[in-house]
Amino acid sequence: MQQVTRQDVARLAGTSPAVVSYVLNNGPRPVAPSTRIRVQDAIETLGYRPNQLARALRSQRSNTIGLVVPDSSEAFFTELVHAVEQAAFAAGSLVLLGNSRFDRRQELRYLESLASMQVSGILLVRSESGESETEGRDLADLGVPAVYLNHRAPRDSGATSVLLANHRGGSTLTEHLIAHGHRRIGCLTGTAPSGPVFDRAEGWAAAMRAAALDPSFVLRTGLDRHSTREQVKAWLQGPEPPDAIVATADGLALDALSAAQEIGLRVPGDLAVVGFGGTGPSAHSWPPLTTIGHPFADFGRLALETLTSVQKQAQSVPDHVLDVDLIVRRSCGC
Amino acid sequence: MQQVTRQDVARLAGTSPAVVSYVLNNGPRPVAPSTRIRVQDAIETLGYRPNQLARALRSQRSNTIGLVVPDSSEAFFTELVHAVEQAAFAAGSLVLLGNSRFDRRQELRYLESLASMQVSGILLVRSESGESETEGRDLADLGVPAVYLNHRAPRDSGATSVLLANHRGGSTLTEHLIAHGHRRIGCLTGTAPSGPVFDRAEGWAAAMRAAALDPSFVLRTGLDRHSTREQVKAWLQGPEPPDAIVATADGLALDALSAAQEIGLRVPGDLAVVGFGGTGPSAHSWPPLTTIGHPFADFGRLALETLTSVQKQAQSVPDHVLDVDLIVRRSCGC
DNA sequence: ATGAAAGCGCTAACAT
DNA sequence: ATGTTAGCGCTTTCAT
Repeated sequence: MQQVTRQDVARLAGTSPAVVSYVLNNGPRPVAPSTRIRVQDAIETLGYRPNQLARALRSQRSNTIGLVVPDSSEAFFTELVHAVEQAAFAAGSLVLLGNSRFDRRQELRYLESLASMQVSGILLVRSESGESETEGRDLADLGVPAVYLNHRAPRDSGATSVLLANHRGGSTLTEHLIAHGHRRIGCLTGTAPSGPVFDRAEGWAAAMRAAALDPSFVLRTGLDRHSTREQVKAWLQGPEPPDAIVATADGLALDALSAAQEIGLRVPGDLAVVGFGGTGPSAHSWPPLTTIGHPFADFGRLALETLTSVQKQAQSVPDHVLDVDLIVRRSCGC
Repeated sequence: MQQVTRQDVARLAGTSPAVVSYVLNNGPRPVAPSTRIRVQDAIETLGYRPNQLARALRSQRSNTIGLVVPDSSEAFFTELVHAVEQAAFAAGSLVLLGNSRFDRRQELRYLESLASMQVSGILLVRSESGESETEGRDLADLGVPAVYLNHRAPRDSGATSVLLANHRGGSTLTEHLIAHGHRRIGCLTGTAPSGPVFDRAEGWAAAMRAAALDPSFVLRTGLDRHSTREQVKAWLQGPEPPDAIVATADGLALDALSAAQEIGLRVPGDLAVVGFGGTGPSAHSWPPLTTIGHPFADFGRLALETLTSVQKQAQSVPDHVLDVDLIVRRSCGC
């Protein structure tokens, strides 16, 4: 099954290969209407489809961007990926997705693969673990414009990032619970020493301090869901149980919710629980989760715009921080 | 920021560009050990990364396969995508993912994009809706080896598919509930007139008939989660409520679960609920869901192997059906 | 064992 | 308005 080339089209249309290009690209030079029609007919009858590899090789632009995330099956990343895809599609670009599986080596492998596929830019959501090691240099080495997503760019890298207002979100949630009359507001979080989840916890702590409440009332859990639930149960049945929980991610909140229900606690009656993320599952729990929603569509658009600026300008592009908003549902007691 | 080319490496290593290729590809011709080392050093110091576009253009193989699914954020597809990625990665291939969003036009657009990017093969999970329209021809037209996943290939297409034993799974679930003593076993399903979900419902019906139970005790719901729950509630509170529900997908089962709980029913005490899929969320509901698990890893591997056979052999490759297994948890009453 | 050279299918500058 | 031609960076067949 031979590939149909531009030559074949030209032959059938009785013209030169160049003209076929001009028709396909609407330029860079004009084509007589009659010729254009002959060419279009030839394309149609032959079922000609331009070889994008050749096109990209020649023109040095692939109209393809790379997106690397830790795990696109986690709700947050799922939505993020979708948003980027939509924005890219609208801009006529294709997205190549890579899952780093929270593994630095895998991440690097993908970055190199993408770079060698000549993507025109890379969007990277770094995994949160292994923060301060072989930082920054990686993206710069690639020789491809890149933007960090959901994570501050490494200090010395000069790279740009697009972020969400995590700190502000953490405070907002906490203030909402305080307004509900809660005082023993615990923070349920992972163990990351920095990054978005850390910022959320910081936001909680800031709001606690501002209300003269205890900013060290924290439960740090592992990554495994089963042990998380056991830890939460122990906390709730311990000597000083919280009367409200701010979880730094929806998944964590959902785990806390079911853990509480397993030991007979009513939510929000006995315990208020709020999450962070606003992705699908949070709306379908019982009770539905009060949480912080992310403007994913804006995020995707902004990520692409920022990448475009980075591509054009040699000098550094400023970071962007997108605002987040409180989604009030039932689990807070509203 | 100039791209480092094979020329540059050759110059630095004091050899010809061809030799650089021989080193990179371990062939097709031998290279003297000393030369090889000089070349590798040059590659290292220059940070040379072969241009995959040029390589693919020249060698007519891209080592890249396309995967099109309706929505990679749905748990089932998420796992499927992951499995394919793993299998592809193991085989040294890259996966280009496209989400058709259950839209036939979008699906076609992706298929054409992928074909024109010269992928070496395409794996397609068709959306279930709009079954019998412009069938089959699409994949054949592309001139790219392709395999249908999770869906029988259109009758006249001669294309190969890799499937799961959906019918068998539906029966297995139903037989399990019958063994629990249930008789009023309802089937909760979508509206698809064929495809995997339809096969599951058929499996349920077959098991019902085999036990001389009513094989028309079905609730068909829309796609929207809210209305699904309302319909389920109405069913459970109606004149002839089921005492067990076989849902044709985990998501549906989860909705039924929370709908039942909202109206005060205890699961599995008052009502047994079983799902189909065995993806993450089904394990983390309360009670955890008894369901049909899919051998995703095998599925991914088999999909890739099948694609490879299709690539080599001109004649038709037979379909594959993978077995599924019952995952017994709590929601059935076990 | 290695160098030179011919393309892969395309774009875009050079021609007319 | 259109034809001719020189590459993009690579693989691979000719040469030697």
